Amino acid sequence: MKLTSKGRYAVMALVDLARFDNINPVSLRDISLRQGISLDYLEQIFSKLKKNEIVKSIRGTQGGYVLNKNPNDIKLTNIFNAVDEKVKTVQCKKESKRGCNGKATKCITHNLWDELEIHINTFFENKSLKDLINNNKETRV
Amino acid sequence: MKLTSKGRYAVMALVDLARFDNINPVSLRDISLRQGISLDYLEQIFSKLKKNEIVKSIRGTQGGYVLNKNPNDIKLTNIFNAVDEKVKTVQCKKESKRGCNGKATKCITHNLWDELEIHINTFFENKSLKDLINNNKETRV
DNA sequence: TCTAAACTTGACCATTTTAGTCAGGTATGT
DNA sequence: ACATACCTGACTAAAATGGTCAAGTTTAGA
Repeated sequence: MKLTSKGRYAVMALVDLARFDNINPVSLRDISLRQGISLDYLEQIFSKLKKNEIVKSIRGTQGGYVLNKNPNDIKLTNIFNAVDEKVKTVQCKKESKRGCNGKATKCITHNLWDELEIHINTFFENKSLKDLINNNKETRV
Repeated sequence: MKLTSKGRYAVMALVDLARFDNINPVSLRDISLRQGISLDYLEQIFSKLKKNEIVKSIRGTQGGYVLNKNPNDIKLTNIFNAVDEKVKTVQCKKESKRGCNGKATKCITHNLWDELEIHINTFFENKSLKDLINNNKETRV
């Protein structure tokens, strides 16, 4: 299971983007400065977000990125999937030598990981970018 | 956030242990054979489980490990904590240069990770070793 | 038209984590 | 005494992480 800085950065950047989106495209440079994330790293992340149609890019001067969907339709699942943060806990099935199938006992914990995965994914599927923006406005005072 | 094989192995081994526990101590060798986990690696894991008073050890011939608590009182949280699988997602606060405090925006996603952490921990706190054993018996046919 | 801002791509890399192995022990039941 | 099983710590190969670096292409605006 992976849930690391890359996913966190992606979310931070997208929330930032959503804030300033309405008027002009937002440049990665601005996001980099505001969020304290390396520009080069942001480029890698946004390249993936673009491939997954979460953002659109506008090239040239005054260019930048724009959300490609309504913030309400961008779920955390989409974001994490885009940047390869897989919420996959079960390492059974894949190889017949290890885990589930290799031994007679038949992976005791298989059901557990399935359940956990569903649990976490549900959380992510129910949280959209819009929720985060609202949440943040409330607590900013 | 970490949730890897070590934690999975720990759970597998403990469920295995709980099954045969009633009669004699269970040797790591047996668990190793049944679950297909390296003996040396199991020893590392059980060393931690012992420090955290989840299992007891009995040395010498016919020795092995025994659960130190009722399976109902061993929660997954306890197991994961014991083997250093920390379900910690927030990397803010720690350094003033990065994340939360470094930038003016004040880490936009802070609340999210807090919430997620609670969500996952709740899942783990409500699942005991006993649940797993029962669950497994049911599905074994 | 020239240029600078901004996206685009891909290679590279240091560090850390993971998932172990190896080599010695020490304790104890038979 | 000796085999079994726990105990301890050092070591390590491979992968993941969190980036950096270099060399572009595109396009708005002066």
